[in-house]
Amino acid sequence: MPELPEVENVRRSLLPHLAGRSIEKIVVREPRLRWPVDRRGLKRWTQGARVDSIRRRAKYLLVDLDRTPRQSAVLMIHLGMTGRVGLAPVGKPLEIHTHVVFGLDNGRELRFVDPRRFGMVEAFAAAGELDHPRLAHLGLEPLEPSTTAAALAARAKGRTAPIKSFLMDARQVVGVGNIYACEALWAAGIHPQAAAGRLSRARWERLTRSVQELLSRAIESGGTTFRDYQDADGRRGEFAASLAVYGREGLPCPACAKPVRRLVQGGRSTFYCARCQRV
DNA sequence: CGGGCGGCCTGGAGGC
DNA sequence: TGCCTCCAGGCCGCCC
Repeated sequence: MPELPEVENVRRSLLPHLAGRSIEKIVVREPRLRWPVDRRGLKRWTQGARVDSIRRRAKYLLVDLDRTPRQSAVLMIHLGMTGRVGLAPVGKPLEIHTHVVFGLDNGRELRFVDPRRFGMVEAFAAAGELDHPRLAHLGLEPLEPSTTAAALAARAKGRTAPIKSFLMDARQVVGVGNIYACEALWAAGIHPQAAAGRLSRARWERLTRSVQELLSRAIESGGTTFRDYQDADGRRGEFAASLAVYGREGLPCPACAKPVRRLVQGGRSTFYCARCQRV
């Protein structure tokens, strides 16, 4: 569900609630998430720790925990498709599908809610981050200045897979999910089935710019909310109103008015304009 | 090895 | 009203 702009908005909204707070208590109500929650590990690395900062890598939230004088740690959270985090005073009734609760030192608690349980919650020693199996293989951050058209083209060299699959492949470039992959390709005028390894230099330039502008605008709009997504303050994103093709099968392309088409790639719906987007 | 697909889950929408 | 099918923003791991 949440792609880079949504996770970034969760990060920003969560930070003021957690910065400087200590985690006092951990309750795992449902350990059966995308990966089973390791209760002991979670408790070991987070209990008594103080939150220093929150980073985002791909679609993962990385909460930096200071455990001075002990080894510092990282609390990693992934929202999957339907995951949410929220803050509430201790004692406020728990929402259904609340799987993990972190009690803080200010009478409030951080709650992880995820109906479909595709998300994950895990903690580990900060020193182990680079080798973490979920993080080690991740590709380029699209909004990093070093992520240029040339860098992406180099990774796509020789690939016959469709460009849409390439954009959604986290080993190549992270944070781009189904919505923003469709939208970026539309903005760049590239057909989703075009072979990733056969795009011209000019098209890589346009696509890279489209991805970066799109993600930046989506972040500024608070992300895209269809149903579940909200930030840590319960705010929904407004970017759905700006989508050109995603979820708009049969509706007119905003650029040329030809009906938006849908196809299936890798089991996921792809929305595109057959006139504006060429192989 | 790259590429494609099934599966993990719940719940909402729509058809009958 | 209920029951059924399809679909959903992610990602891993299996298969060829």
